[in-house]
Amino acid sequence: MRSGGSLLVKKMAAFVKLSEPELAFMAEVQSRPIHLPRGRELVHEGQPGQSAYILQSGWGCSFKLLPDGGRQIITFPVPGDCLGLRSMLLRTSDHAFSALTDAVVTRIESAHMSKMFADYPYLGAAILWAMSRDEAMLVEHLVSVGRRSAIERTAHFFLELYDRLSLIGLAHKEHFSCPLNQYVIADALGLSTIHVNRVLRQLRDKKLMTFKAQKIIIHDLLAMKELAGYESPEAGIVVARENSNFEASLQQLSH
Amino acid sequence: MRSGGSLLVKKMAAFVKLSEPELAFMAEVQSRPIHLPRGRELVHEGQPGQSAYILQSGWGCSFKLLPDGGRQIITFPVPGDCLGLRSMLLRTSDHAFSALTDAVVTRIESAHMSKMFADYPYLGAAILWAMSRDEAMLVEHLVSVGRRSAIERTAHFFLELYDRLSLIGLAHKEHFSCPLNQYVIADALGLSTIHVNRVLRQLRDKKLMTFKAQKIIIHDLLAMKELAGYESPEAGIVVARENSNFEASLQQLSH
DNA sequence: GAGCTAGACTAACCTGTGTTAGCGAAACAT
DNA sequence: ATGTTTCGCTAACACAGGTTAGTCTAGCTC
Repeated sequence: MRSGGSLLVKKMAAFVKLSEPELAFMAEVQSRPIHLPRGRELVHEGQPGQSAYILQSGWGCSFKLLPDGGRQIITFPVPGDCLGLRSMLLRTSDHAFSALTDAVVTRIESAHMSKMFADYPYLGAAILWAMSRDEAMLVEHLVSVGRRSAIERTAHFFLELYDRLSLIGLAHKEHFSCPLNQYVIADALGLSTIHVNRVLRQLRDKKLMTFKAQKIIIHDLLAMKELAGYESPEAGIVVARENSNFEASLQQLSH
Repeated sequence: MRSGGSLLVKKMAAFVKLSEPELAFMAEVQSRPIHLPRGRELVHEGQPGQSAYILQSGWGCSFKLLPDGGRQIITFPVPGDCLGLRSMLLRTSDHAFSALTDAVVTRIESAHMSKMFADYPYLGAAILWAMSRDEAMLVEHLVSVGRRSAIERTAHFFLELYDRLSLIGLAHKEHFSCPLNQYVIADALGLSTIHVNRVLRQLRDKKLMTFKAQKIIIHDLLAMKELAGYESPEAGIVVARENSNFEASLQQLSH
């Protein structure tokens, strides 16, 4: 396994490269690895007094349950993603988190978190940036569910997943492994399982992508993006430590 | 009009009371009031180099447009809400903001924002808390659109609005004014205008609520909550400066 | 006061997606 | 090896919500 937090750091590197003391602090505040078997719920909805976690390996899902037994999956965290930042701030989890495969997480206590914001503002900004990025994904998810047809939504979902996995080196040449079944995809996209199946067949028939035996193959990336109205998140983001007021001032502060 | 940021501060007060220097800083970093006529777009999708804003009066909506001309409204900011925190962090706006009524905002430059996180960590935490609260609402919105029927979704939407307006003293006794039309409600809920109209009639027929002449009257709050599966956000949130590690340590740091 | 526009409202029809009810294959347990 | 479970897959039917095509009223403009 990779060393503690390296995937998160890799992700943050798209925002800015972290310094040695910052990296050391990140390594220091993380707990021993916590192993979660497939299906284990790490956090329950309504549970108070939350910490934040970093997902080191495996896949999970965060979701909310409805009184009628329905479930809406909010996001599928993959290695290098932060879990429960929001719950930590609100001091109560507004959603549940469950491991979809065997998984490993490290915990960060909220006390460490506040120290981080005070002593390593640059690192704090990187965390804020990660939060904002997650929120932007959440917004895209809302747009999908609210305004895109089932097939557009599904295509969009897999394109996003592809980009996220590429970022951490878990996708290669329009090809990645994906431990989701059609039930959880349905709960994420606001569709029925049956309709997810129909849509996946349509995507196969159109020679756009194939999902078989836990493997995704995207046959026609361009046509998929066209169909989904998908834009890569990187497109709009300017990465430059020097160019931004926010970072520039944080950099001054950290000396 | 109320003094700069007082509504935001009022909202934050649900999280914790701010000290004098913190309040002074908040007042100091805000720009002169910026007046926006109804319909004006303050921020465009994809626009780089964003600041954050505080909405002082009036209503707005933040939304994303789709290639096919569709629109998904993300949220309707009301007085005291922060705008564009995420866009500031990402340095590009992933959504547009438009004034639905004549409105007034104040701007906060990103440089001030970073100073705030460094010098007034407690204030920074309050902003983080506000961000988290908004994100939790976004999640509820996703649940609505993904898993609730049109009538449940609509009921949920107005209950949430009722709670948000109550918090800033803009709702009285199950009664509030609401400058939205059925078109924008449809774009927020992922429905067609026609169906919003049908659903509003159903809610009226069931004697649950009435929306007429820019006024909402909730006739049966309990039945509405029952129908929508609505829980007030305050329910889960424990407000205590002393009880939390996060705040306790931040408090130490600010001396 | 005649036109114009925005917005609420309705009816009739259509369709995308949900529901019910299965089958079959692979993986796992005993 | 024989149930049992899980998961992918399909067909037939039902319905929630979308689409098209209006009407009506209250303001606004000139």
